[in-house]
Amino acid sequence: MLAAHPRQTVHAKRPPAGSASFSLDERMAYATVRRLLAKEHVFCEGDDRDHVFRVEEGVIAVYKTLPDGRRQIIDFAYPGDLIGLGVLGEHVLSAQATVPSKVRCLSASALERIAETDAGLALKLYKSVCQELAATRSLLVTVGQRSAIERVAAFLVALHRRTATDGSTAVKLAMRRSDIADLLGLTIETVSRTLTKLRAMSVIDIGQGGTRVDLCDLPRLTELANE
Amino acid sequence: MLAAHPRQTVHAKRPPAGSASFSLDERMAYATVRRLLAKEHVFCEGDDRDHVFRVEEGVIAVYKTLPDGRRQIIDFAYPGDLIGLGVLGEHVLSAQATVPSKVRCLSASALERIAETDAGLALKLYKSVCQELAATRSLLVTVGQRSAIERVAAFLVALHRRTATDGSTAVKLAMRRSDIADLLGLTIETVSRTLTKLRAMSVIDIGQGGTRVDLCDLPRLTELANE
DNA sequence: CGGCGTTTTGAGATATCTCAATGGGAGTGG
DNA sequence: CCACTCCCATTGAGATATCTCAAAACGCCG
Repeated sequence: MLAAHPRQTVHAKRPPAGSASFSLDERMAYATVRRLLAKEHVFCEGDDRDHVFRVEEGVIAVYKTLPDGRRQIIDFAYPGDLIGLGVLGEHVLSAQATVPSKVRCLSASALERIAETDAGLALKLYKSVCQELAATRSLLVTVGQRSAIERVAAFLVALHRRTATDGSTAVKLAMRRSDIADLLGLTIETVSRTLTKLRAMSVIDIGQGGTRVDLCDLPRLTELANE
Repeated sequence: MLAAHPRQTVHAKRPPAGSASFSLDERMAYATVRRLLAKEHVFCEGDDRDHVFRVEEGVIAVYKTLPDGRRQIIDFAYPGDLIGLGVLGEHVLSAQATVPSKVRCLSASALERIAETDAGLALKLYKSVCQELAATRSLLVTVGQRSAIERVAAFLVALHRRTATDGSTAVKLAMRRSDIADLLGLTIETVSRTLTKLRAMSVIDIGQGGTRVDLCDLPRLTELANE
């Protein structure tokens, strides 16, 4: 399960010496950026956890695989999201770009070292993990309790909340059906059938080769999601 | 969904003035203890989040309900676990004792105030939330990808890891079948059937009116759980 | 234009759910 | 001390949502 990591990195300006007093955001400006092709891994289960990443462009699927190959996507990380936080030792999850993406690499050890003395940064990391926890819980409820149509509706609504630009009702599905299936605990076929069912109900409209979805009837879709 | 909270509290020694410099553990010693009957709530969705609780005795089920009553248990909290962390504003989850229990009540605002200046405490809270995140992810994988028998096996193995005293292979199910069902995204009947199936396979043995399970063949059970 | 990866659609198989009845244990009151 | 009740767990039989396997359609890139 260990993938090669061709590191097409781009080095930005080096941070000045004594940078330990810089804030997280300030440090970001000096971090290394890494470009990823679709399906390329940011890290794999078992890798040493030496970096934390911030998504700059694209979408990163964070997932866990069972020994027999089944896979559960834990989260899709969008620009601005941090991944690789909240783990000690080696990675227990893998992270893979679903479309060409860019991530900013931050040294985990440096981050930790600073957090030990900088309560502000520690609190920032804390809140970031809390947000992640809330999102994971929400997904757990979806996967554990909802029907296929409710799961897909909930996914679309959540995606809209996270990525909607101003008042647009459209969302871009920047991942394959198999990724959505592995997030929702369904099969590809069920996801596909459910999307066409929603279209038949005139709740959504599908365009651009299935990658763009217009949530025509967002209120009804939200209702279908059961909250 | 707002339950009455008969607060049968026991006040311990008051903390000395200027307690802001005390550690989390030291503060615990001065906190209020609350006794709970089986099914009594620690807090409900929508309640103000003014306390964080540490379980002292018993088991607390942390859960979320959908509008139509379906319920997903997020976690069973055992003695030593903190609940109510990582939330801002009001509670989005409910917490209920599955058996008679005791919790220690800690002021959330005091904790936050201290964490702002005390990096050590902030880091402690951070690690606690990280642990919770890891547990929730693991449950998500179970619920999203595993079959009924795998889910029940995984639940028993996890319970054993968490509560096993020395080399004992027995675990106590300190909750009803409906609680296990709502944790695993199954029905009561499926949980029951699966347990009897595991017994028929001689992987477990059930005693004491179904509340005590002996994991006779722990290796095989672990294998059945798929990791 | 051909080939490849992906999505959609179909039809049959099945794991789990639903509904319903039975059984067991703990507590209560006669 | 027994009978009664209540709650929970178990078991059964039939219903169904989702999965599996298979084929066809689509879109993209060389």
